[in-house]
Amino acid sequence: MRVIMIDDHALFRVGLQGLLEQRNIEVIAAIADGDEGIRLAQEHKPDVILLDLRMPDNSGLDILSRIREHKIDIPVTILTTSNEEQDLREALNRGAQGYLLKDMEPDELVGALRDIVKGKNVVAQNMTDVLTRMAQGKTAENDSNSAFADLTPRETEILSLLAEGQSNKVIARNLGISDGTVKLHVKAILRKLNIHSRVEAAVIAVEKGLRYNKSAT
Amino acid sequence: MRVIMIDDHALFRVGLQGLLEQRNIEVIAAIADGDEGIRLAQEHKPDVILLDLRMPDNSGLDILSRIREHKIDIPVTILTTSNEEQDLREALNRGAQGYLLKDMEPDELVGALRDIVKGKNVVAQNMTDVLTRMAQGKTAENDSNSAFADLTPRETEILSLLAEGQSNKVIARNLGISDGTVKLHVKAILRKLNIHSRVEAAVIAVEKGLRYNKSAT
DNA sequence: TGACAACTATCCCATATGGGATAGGGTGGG
DNA sequence: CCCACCCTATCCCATATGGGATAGTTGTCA
Repeated sequence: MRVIMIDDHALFRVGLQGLLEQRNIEVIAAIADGDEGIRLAQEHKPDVILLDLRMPDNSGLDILSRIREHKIDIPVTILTTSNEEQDLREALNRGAQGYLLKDMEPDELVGALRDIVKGKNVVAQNMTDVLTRMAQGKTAENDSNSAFADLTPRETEILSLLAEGQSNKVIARNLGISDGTVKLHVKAILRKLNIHSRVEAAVIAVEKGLRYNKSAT
Repeated sequence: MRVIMIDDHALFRVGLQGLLEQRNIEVIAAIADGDEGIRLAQEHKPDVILLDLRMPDNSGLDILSRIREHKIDIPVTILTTSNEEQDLREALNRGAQGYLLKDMEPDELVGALRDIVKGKNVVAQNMTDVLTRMAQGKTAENDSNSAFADLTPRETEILSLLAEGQSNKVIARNLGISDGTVKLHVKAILRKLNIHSRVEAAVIAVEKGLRYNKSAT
């Protein structure tokens, strides 16, 4: 494996370089200048680029953006001390494959680098808390019940069946009531959620994590 | 630290229990029955609940949902062998604080549990690849979404609009085509997904993380 | 060039859905 | 006791949806 390291701390560069080379990783360059790093990356095509975030003139994030602008198809991993959510978010948005912390164990770091070279995304264990919240923010608000607060128990039950794709008639059969009654409940649901179709109701139910309680007895 | 373990593999339960107890973690219960586990959790208020995903009668996900329905405010961590993206996604959506893999080192596991008890979310290092993609909101285009594999680009586009709750007529207007054509596409979608209503299509789209690419092909 | 897939559009028809209105029975609180 | 709320049920009606069929145009690939 061949890497380029961009970091403004000379001491850190030397230390890490030795550490990587002990583990049979070739360090093509270990420098502080981001633009020079980009040039070297284009020239030497390393397997991965290690990038510090906090640097005096150029932020690591800017360098990351420029790497991507140059359409350099080499994985980049951030290697920093920052455990700020915003940094992680920005790094991933700008196309980093890895976000590693400088207090990792050397062998962990090397393992992470190997995974990244294999095409995986790797984020430091200490950041999974933040990452998890990010993932939940993008996919589903799990706090749920607020949106359904006004729904009666029966309406909630019918909404969950509706969200399985069941028609009014099927819901009626499952609950042992007339389909006309189900229709009425559905209309109440639409009114309370301020929407106009069962599809929207189903999507909201799924996104909010409403789950079918098949306590049908 | 006091934990309850719900797992259908007796051998695994015993092994893990011994392992945890060696490390000063009290295992209040180590059982296969999810409902009994919920009851014990209500009674003994452990610091964390360990939950297997793949179990014969009750899926671990169902148990997780029921724990949340009971408003039991105890962190739950999934402890499984599954590295499936869908499992991780569902677990987080249903409110799991942790997603750990059974091949973790014991000390890693214990460390993760301590973090979870402290209120952090922890996801196994091996899953950060998937988690990263989730955080970036990808999930759909990247892994070529098996379920949508046979949909044409136009059909995929229409499905994403459908999943926003739009009617055929609105979709038609948005795409600048006739509503009859939209109907035809929707029918093709239903046929290919082997379902019979647009509600099911919308739910599948949302659950699979299909996001509207308004990049217009 | 010819085959093929995709996108477009149209027709018919049965059923489902959404909106509106009304009303009896049950339950719980003031 | 009466009121409010929930669950049940029914009626009407306009529109949307799902299923089936046919067909012209375009672009691509063999």
